Amino acid sequence: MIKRAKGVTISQVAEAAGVARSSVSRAFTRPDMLSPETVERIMKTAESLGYVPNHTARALSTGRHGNIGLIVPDIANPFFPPMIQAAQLEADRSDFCIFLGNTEENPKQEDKLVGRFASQVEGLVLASPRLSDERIRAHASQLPLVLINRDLDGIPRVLIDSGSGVREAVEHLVKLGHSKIAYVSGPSTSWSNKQRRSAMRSAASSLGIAMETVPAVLPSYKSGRNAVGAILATGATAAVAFDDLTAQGVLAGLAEKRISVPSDFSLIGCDDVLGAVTYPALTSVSNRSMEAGRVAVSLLLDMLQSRAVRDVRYVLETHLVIRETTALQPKNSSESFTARV
Amino acid sequence: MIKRAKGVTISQVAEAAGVARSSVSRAFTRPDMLSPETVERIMKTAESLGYVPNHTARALSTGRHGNIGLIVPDIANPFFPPMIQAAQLEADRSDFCIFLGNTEENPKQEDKLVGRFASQVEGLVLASPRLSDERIRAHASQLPLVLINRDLDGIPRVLIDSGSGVREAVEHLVKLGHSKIAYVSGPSTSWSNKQRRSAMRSAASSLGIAMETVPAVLPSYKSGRNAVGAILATGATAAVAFDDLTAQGVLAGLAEKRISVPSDFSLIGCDDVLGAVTYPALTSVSNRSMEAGRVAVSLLLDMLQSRAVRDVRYVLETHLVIRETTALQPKNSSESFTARV
DNA sequence: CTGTTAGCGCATTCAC
DNA sequence: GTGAATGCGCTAACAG
Repeated sequence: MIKRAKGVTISQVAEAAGVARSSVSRAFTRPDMLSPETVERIMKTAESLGYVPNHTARALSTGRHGNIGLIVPDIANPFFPPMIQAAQLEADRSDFCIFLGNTEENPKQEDKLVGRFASQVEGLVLASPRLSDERIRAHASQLPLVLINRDLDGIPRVLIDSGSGVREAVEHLVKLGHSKIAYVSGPSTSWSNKQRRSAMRSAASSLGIAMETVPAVLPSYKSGRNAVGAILATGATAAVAFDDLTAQGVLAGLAEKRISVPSDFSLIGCDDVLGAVTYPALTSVSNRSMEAGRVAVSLLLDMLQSRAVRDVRYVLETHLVIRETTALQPKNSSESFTARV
Repeated sequence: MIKRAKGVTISQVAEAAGVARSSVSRAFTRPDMLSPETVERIMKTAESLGYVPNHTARALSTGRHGNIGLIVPDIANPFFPPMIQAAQLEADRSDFCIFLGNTEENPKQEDKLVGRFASQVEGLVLASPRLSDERIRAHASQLPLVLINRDLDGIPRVLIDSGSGVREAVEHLVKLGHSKIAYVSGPSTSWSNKQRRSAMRSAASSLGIAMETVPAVLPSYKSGRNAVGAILATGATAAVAFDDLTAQGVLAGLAEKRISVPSDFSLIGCDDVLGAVTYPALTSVSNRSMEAGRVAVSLLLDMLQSRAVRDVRYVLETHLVIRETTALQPKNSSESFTARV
């Protein structure tokens, strides 16, 4: 049983220093309003008493607690940690603390977290939210909100334009001779997913090749692995997956079916979070998650300062990073796949 | 410029429902003290007004704000996200929110974060702290603290015993015929590092083989890659790295020097966070980071409830996961390495 | 420059 | 069961 010192209050310091409580308060928040001597005297007695301003009380009276919330769908997805880290760093620069929320890809959980955070943060960053537009707007009307990878008019947002990278991916595949490609999709409520799918569709059609979509439900290794049968059934000779995790699953599923990558089948991921650690090293579309995290927090802090929302739409471009999972299309190989499946 | 509804207060609900403020308060905290009808009436008007209890105000008056802090050295290190996720989940079960802090492996930053969190959390979990024993004890005397991977008497701690797994690793290498092995170490302030190093030392000596330590400073890909020269210089034919990230760097460094794994050199990681995604798939010591996160939070919540600290020391065992980076030692190969270096 | 006063929103004694 | 009053620790007018 350890004795724990109950916090020293502003009143005790005031009495000990022989000044009014407000002076103590000022000494800490607006020293310029006091004479240097009193400030010093107060600070000295404060220190000797071990006084530490109570954050909660201050928050109650000012309405500002110096906290912001960051909500992500899946912290275990390697796409997010760098973003969280960058957000953290940016918040720290302005002495803000970060509440982290993990929704497990579940909109209900997300809604609940937003509600719980609402009364203790000054603003919120929603990364890749799975919430409906309506819910997001509802929350945005309650407190300052910045979105990452969700494009809603009137709500500040930073968007990672994977479209540009996906287009490069399709061009790359076409150059390699592929004429039918598949897109292994992600969560239906994901803005990034829609963006990637439509970028693929338009790139494919403008380049005159066929493209089909195969669902993978969740962005995960397992989903990717499960999708392999459906991918091959389309007769495609190459695929772009919603993200690297899914791609990694597809890679494993293909290996399991003795289809070698890239000689028999070409595969491209998105987000480039696996680096060169898969085998073969995964060709992928770069991500800008760190910048996204940093910019989102910076935008939010701006809003908090100016008490106004400008309709910011910050777009980050991406590019294809070519590694070893893409190669020339083998002639007439698709039939043999379907035979084997 | 969006109009933002200033939070609905308890008074407004009270007025609208025609009751006293205290009744509204009770309806939310002790419904059993009110007649079921009044509770229902209050709840209904509260909902219609969109009333949400103000966390901050409640905290000020009760002294409990339902937040706990979690501080980790590097969120981008894949060892931590699963731990954070588990901690989050456990906290959520008791309606606690989590403040996340990232120290960038920097003790100063860690100290600063603890200070900043202190006044707004009920307790803290310090994961793999890089702080000195003294600083940790100082903080522990200020607020409830639970440690992960740091063994300090009197402070509740959950320890992942990688020693058991490392011993298995050494035995495995000995069985494969290796007679000289290297340990690629991690941060000097890391308890896990000390534990792993001493486990290696004792296992090596009891099995009668030679062992040398090579420093890698930080647990990272780069550190591992830079350490390769020193590793080979020891003449070892196998190495155990502080963690998988470091091991992955070593793997790359070896490939660069045209030393093939596992035929020329055997390598084992720790924490098993890379799964089978490296090539060759990394043999590694399992981690129990999820359990650690869950248990740590659970312990902390217990402390908060009982207002007492028991001297808990919760140990989680680990095991070797054999994959493809370990093989029989090639005879007389160490000389050729040093020649090539 | 500094002291006085009045809340911030809620929980919690007390009475009734 | 329910209402009225008091205080949590601090900041922010308003005086002087």
